[in-house]
Amino acid sequence: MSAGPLPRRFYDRNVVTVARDLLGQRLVRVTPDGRTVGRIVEVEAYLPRDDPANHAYGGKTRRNASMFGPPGHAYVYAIHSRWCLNAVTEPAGVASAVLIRAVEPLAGVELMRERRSARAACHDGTVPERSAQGGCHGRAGRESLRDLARGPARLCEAFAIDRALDGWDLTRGEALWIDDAGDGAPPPREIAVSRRIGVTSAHDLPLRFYLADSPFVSRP
DNA sequence: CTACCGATTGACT
DNA sequence: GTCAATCGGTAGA
Repeated sequence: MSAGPLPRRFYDRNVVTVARDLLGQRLVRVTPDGRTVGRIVEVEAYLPRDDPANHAYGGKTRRNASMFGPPGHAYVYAIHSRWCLNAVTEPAGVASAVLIRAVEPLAGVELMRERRSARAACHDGTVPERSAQGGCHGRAGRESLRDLARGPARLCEAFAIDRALDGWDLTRGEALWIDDAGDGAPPPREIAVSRRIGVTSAHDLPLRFYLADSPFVSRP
């Protein structure tokens, strides 16, 4: 059951609080191709101050501008030719965000599979046979349910999220938003905490949160 | 314009 | 655990 898009006031709170509360909520994406839904099982918090791993640490730039805007908007950035989705938190001007790292596919699974396998077509339209050694990791067979959205960039591929959605208002309930799962939020004892993955600074901070017994997290 | 870096992923030891 | 592919963002000449 869904109680509708999470409201602005949900995001307008401490980033760590929002991160924990996002676990169990439903990420929804609607395009002309159809609708995909996933249960959020893994997130990371990026603090507005004293956090060198935060893209906004060095100040506002063109890339991180969304993080300096009002809460409840998307911050989508590129890394290694892939996209990652954040939800902006705390009041406008306070640059903090929650990285959505993994979701459990709930609806639109075949659409997710199509989008994931489409990477075989490569960015320039090269046919899969020719791109096999060209750096485009084509996926020929059916990808397992567990792998479809396990990881921030995999998730964005399965949900057709890219730069066009940077700055998108997640509270409107159109195209891309996060539904309040109502009773879907797990009790705190099911939430595990760890260091953030992949960051090269501030790697000791316990800012990664995930559902301890979910097989859909990027790693335990 | 060039040079460098990385909140990733997939393959491999 | 290690390693590199690959390209947008960023800083600097």
